[in-house]
Amino acid sequence: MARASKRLLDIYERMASHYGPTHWWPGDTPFEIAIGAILTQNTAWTNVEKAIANLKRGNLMNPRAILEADDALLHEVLRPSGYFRIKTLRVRSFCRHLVDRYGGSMARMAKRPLDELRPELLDIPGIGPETADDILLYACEKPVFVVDAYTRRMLSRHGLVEPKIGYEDLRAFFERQLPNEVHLFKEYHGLVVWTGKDFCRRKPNCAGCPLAPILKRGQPRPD
DNA sequence: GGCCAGGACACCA
DNA sequence: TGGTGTCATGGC
Repeated sequence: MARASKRLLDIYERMASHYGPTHWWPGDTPFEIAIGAILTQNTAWTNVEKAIANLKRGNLMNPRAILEADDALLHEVLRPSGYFRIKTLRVRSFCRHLVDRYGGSMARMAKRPLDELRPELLDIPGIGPETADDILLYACEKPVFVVDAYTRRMLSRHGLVEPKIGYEDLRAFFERQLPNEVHLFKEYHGLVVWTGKDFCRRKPNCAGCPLAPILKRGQPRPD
């Protein structure tokens, strides 16, 4: 087995034995997962939860209801998640596509092959690489590895990749080195998020981090 | 009271 | 192609 592949699986095992199953992503339905993926762009999940609760309370957690709601209502509902004007546009553009192309059905969308669906999602305004891959992996069960800020930080700290590696290169790195399994990709990303939140955010050291024992000697902790 | 969060996009050199 | 500004709320 290649060295990088072994290292990635070692990192996974350490996080998994520390936390157990994460059952990531939080969300009751594929549609809710997709909306959460858009709302969490550059935003703390605690703020996203409030907006999602607002959507449910207002019976707006379905694509047609969102398309029919007026801007003022969506602004109020999405306000807690920040960037509420731009997120109103982005949530709508996703719903517009879902309704026009798949009759509003996430299940129907998920039947499309990955190599056709990914470029299609990336073509929707407001859906970038990470958001598209969140939707593909967690809402559509496609074997895509999700890269985020925590992933880049973690791997560059461990000396596995350059800190400025691009999104697609880092995604390809994971997908090349790991077995192509949806369950593994889901859990790996969930564990990265949990580890990142617990140990990599606003903390001067990594005390208690399940990955601390394998940090390269002399590797700077904060970036 | 300041800093920052699981990004995406427009604009500019 | 790479760097920078913008979008906004809420927790720490």
